[in-house]
Amino acid sequence: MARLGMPESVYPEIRELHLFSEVADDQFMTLMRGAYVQNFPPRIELITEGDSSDFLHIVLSGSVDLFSTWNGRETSMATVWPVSTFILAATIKDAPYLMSARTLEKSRIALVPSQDVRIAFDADQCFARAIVSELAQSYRSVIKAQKNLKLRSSLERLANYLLQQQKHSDDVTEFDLRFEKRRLASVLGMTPENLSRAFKALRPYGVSIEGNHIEISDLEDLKRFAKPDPLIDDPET
Amino acid sequence: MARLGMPESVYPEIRELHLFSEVADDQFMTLMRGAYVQNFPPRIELITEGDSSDFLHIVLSGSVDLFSTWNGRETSMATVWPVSTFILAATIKDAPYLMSARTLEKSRIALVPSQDVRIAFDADQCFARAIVSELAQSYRSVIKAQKNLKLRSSLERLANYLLQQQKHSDDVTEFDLRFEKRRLASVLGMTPENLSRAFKALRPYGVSIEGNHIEISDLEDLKRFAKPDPLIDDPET
DNA sequence: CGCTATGTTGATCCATATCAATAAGTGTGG
DNA sequence: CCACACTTATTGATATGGATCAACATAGCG
Repeated sequence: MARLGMPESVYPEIRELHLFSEVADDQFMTLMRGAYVQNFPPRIELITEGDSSDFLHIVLSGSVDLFSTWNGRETSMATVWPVSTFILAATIKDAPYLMSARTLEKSRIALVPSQDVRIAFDADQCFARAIVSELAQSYRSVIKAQKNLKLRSSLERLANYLLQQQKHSDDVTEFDLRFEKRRLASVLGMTPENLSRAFKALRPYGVSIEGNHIEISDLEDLKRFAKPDPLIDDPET
Repeated sequence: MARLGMPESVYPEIRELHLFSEVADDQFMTLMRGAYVQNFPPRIELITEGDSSDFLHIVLSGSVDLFSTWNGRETSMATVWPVSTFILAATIKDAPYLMSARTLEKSRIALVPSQDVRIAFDADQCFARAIVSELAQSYRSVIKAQKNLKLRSSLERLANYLLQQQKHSDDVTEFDLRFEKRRLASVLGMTPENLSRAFKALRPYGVSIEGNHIEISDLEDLKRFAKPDPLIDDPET
């Protein structure tokens, strides 16, 4: 968990994020100079819900699980892949985190002091615009997630999840699950046991699974069952 | 459904919204001149999910139900009370609405062309800052709603809803439900039948209901069951 | 006053959670 | 490199939260 200043080598990848791509050079440098990079082993809790938001986090490599707890229960809310930021809203509002975060694997995380972000936001119109765009995007993502939860059964959620993953893969018919089933179950709002059975229940629609390798023999058949909807499933819209 | 230009009499109430309070005078006047006000009867569908976002909506009086549908099912996502805006994220991103909206009662709605909002956003830093704050707030609200859905049973959601409502009322022990049970059920993610039974199930914790009038005899007892959490239930945090 | 939508209650069904046992990985230290 | 421990995945049995269906009561409204 070595703590380093921000090496210049990571500037370009951060610069490529929509959030920073249009920021004025001097603002960007100021932000980067105040920031630093840390390497974390797997399963390290980076932040805890309720804590005050001291840093905007940027995942440079690895992956991060955002989760929440209540009354002894826990649920996965989202997964953050490189290169993207998380807990922007808390940073902006200077409010406590609503979610906890832990590394899923060995990960490199950039930490930008929240105060610097708020200062840059006031100073740079382009940055402000980028933040608005990012927040609006995030908001819409959560609304879609909520529609998914309230309007669909767990089997329907799984079917649509598989269709969505398939879209991102090169191959039309097969791909690998991006994370362990235990977490997938939590993300989809079900128990691991129920997920296991849900995979079997999708067999009549041409879904077969072995380990974390998925094969979809008849995409149209699965679609007829899943009824994917861009207003729930498409990340872009 | 009379269609009028924006009467100057409503400027002050709109001006008081966080979203507009800091906007420069000339920007504000430009926004208002392009806007207009409509009076709607109850149960009129104002916007439909999937449509393009031509106007930012502001509820001046009455109330509006935001809901979504999929595969013949429908669910209430949120309720908008005066004076506040809705579908800001779609307006900003110039993306299709993710939710539909209908009036619950006779309502006055101000409509500000989305393009004007986007122009004002670019021209006025204060407005941009206000939009960011509003979006961050909205984002956090939906995250809380999602935690509520994924971490709690329907009975627990109802109990916490009642505690939240009680906070807003003057009286410690009794208050009226703010909308019909049918919708409350949908908001809480359950059926009307289940809600009916849930109210009864809360009787052992001192909750009694008659019509839409609620009495809570022992707040502490109910709290012990509901386990309210500021990171789920408080609108402010 | 009667119509229509809402709310309640009961009976039943279904989806999903829980509990338990086993199997299969996965990583660790000897 | 293997044995052990520990976590994850699967499967079966069962329990339960919540939905559905149906009947009836009730309340608002034209």
